[in-house]
Amino acid sequence: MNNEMVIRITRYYRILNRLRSLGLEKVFAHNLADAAGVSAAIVRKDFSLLSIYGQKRGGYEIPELMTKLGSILGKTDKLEHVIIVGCGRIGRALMHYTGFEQDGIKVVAGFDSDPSIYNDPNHPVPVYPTSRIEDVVKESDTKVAIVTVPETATADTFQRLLSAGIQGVLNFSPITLKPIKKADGTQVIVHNVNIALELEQIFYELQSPNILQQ
Amino acid sequence: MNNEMVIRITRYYRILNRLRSLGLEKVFAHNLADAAGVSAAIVRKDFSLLSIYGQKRGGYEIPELMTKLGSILGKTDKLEHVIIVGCGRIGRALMHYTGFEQDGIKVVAGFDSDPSIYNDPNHPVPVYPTSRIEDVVKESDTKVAIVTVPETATADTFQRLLSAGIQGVLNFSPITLKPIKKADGTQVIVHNVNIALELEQIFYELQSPNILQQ
DNA sequence: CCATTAATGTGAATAATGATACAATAATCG
DNA sequence: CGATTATTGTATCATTATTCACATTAATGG
Repeated sequence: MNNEMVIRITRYYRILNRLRSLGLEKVFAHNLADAAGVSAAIVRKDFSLLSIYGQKRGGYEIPELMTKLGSILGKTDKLEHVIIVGCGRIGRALMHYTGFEQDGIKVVAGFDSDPSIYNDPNHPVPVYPTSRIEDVVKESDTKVAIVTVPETATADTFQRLLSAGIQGVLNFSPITLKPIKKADGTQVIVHNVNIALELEQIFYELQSPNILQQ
Repeated sequence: MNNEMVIRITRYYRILNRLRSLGLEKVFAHNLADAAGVSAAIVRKDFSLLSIYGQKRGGYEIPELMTKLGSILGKTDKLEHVIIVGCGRIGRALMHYTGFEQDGIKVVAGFDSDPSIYNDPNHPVPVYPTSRIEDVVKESDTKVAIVTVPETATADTFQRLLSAGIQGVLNFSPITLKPIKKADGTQVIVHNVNIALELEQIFYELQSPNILQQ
């Protein structure tokens, strides 16, 4: 299963979750396609490749589909743990974000190098000095970190996270981090989210003549 | 020039900007490749397709390269305007973000439906009630909006932005917005950034056996 | 000034992706 | 119960993106 497909499957899963909570029991490929912003053919193809079959002319049963997709995505009942490194405005906004829970994600702690931030008791999750990353990560069994530190601190932060045993990073800094193969042969997963870059792309697409969007 | 390539070119441009500010004058394809997280072959291919040529064994001259890439990306001296719709924690964090300016982006206003937010004078940019989107957009000549409203308000907000004449949207809500062809034939550009989805993907990749990342 | 090295530039091969078309099947309706 | 319609499932095709391989050029060093 390739990367694009993981994104689509995750999207399908979230959409199904919402449809189910509206009381729906069945769904057609083209419904999912519309909601996920892809073609119906690709939805059917995805399911076909995953050996998921619906009923001819009857679509797919939502609960069954969710079970299968969930098992492919490795969904469990327990919440996945993440830490947030860098408790500036963006980091703190994410700490307060209540939407993670419905997607099975829990922010277990924040970290910052500034004492006025980690000594401030008014955070929705515990905030520690960055020196404590390693022990909190181990204690809380956390594998994934969100990085919201300033650009200049990004490289150091990444190194620190690697030595603390973090295996996945969602990086919001404008420095592009790269997946690194660790000494033990495992690869660290890195996703970079660059907001200014997204905006620049949008401006480019607006200004450019050929629109081949989605 | 396709989508992926726009992303890469924009990345190259930002990296060059940083290298230049460190005093560098030349750059090799593999340097750019490393910093952008791609292969050197693709950097050379990109430049080749854009008719950008370096010196054999000498690499590329940074100022010249930036001029060319800048003109391809439509970079100008004046700042590109964006508005932020939804001034919750994430919206406000973006309003305070100082990194946009160095990428030629300026947040001209925020909007919220909650009077206690738009009546609060302590924002780094003016914040108005959502009813004023249309006139502020027109007055300030803004084409792009960042959407940071709650999930339930997303669809309405999108409609309102379209009627206000917005042409590009960066959507942070978990509802996937789709590019819509408007009555006048132009297409609205939409980019969706879904933080929970990114995390879910990371968890999937960690759990899945085959690592084919980047 | 020749041999070696380090880079660029690009055609061809390969791989990945998505679209198309249509057969297969089930439901519906007269 | 036959005709029609709606939908799935997939084989094939077309396109795009990426890597590979290597010719080309320039610099370096003995």
